[in-house]
Amino acid sequence: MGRPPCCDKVGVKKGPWTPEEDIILVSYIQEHGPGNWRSVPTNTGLLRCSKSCRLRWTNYLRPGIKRGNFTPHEEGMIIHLQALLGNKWAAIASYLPQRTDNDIKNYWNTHLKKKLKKFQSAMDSTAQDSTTSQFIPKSFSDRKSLDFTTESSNLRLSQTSTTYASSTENISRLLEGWMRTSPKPSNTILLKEKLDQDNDRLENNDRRICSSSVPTSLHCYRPKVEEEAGGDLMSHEDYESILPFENLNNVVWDKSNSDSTTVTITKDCQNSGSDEDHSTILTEKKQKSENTPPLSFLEKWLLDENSTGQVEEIMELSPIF
DNA sequence: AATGGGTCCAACCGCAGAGGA
DNA sequence: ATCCTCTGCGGTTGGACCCAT
Repeated sequence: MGRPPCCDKVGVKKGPWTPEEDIILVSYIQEHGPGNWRSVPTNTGLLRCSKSCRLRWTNYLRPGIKRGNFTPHEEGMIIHLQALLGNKWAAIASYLPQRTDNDIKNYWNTHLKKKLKKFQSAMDSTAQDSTTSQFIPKSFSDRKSLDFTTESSNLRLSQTSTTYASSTENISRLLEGWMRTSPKPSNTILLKEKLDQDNDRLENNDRRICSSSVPTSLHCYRPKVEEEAGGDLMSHEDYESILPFENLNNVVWDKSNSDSTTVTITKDCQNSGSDEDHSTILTEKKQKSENTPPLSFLEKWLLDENSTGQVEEIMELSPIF
C-alpha cells in the first residue's frame, strides 16, 4: 500500500554519475538554481529521478564542499558532536559546513567508530587499576553499535580520490564563481537570522539543547558572500568567523542544577564585531548520568582548538594504551 | 597473473515532516 | 481535515579498489 519508490520507474538510470550527467545537471542548476527537483529530469533529459539529482547536487556538485581527508580537528568535532547529538549527521554537518552529512556519516562509520572503539577498549583494559575510565564520556561508552574491528583503516585515508572525484571537485570550483554572483535561491535564509532564531529557541528552552535547536542543514542557508544587495548579509569572513568551534575559547560547565549539567560553549566573535548575540554557539543540558564527569579530558581536548596535537596523538592510539 | 577477502564510499532506499491545494 | 508533492534525513548496500596469498 505504500508509496512506490521514487526511483523505480522504467528507464530511470541508477548507479554512478558520469561526468556528462554532472555537467548537464550543473548547467541546469546554474541556469535555474537549485530546487524544484521534480522538474530537473524532465527539463534536462537526465535519466535520473529527481531525488538522485538532488542528492548528487547536495553531496557532490554543490560549491563549497571540501573533499579529501578529515583533519584531526574535524575528527575531534565529529566525535564530540556525535557524542552530544547522536547520529544526527545533518546537525553535525551544520557545524562543518564544508562537509556533507553523508561524508561525515561515512567517515564516522568507517573510521571514527573503530578508533573510538579501540580507544574505549584500551581504556577499559586500564580501568581496573585507575580511575581513568571515568574520563570516557558515557555517551561513548554507551554506544552499542561500535564495531570492534582493528584493521588499519588509516592506510586508506589517502586513497579516496579517484580521477572522477577530482573532476567533480573541479566542477564545484567552477560553480564557486557562479554562486558568488547568482541570485539568491529561495530557500536561502541568512545565517545570522538562523543563529538568532536558534539563540532565541535556546533562551526559550531554558538554554538547553535539543536536536531542533541545532541549526540543521546549514548549507542550505549558507549566506552568499559579496551579496549584491549588501544589507546585513555577512561576508564570507564573518560567516567563517562564527562557525562553531572555530575559535572556542570558553567552555563552561554549569553544575548548579543537581539533575543536569549544562555546558555552554562560547567563542570570540572578534571578526564579526559582535560578541553578544552569537557568542553562545552551543548550550547543552545533558542528563547527568551516574558517574559521568561533566567534562572529560577527552571532550576538553576535542573542544580545544590548540589541542590538535593531542587529537592526533590519541587518534593514533599509541601502544601506551 | 589470478583470486578471494576486506574495506571504503557514492548512491540508493524508505520514512517522516513541511507545506500547499 | 485530507491528500499530494517535495524535501530532508539516517540507514543500508553494491561495486570499485586494495592487498595478501
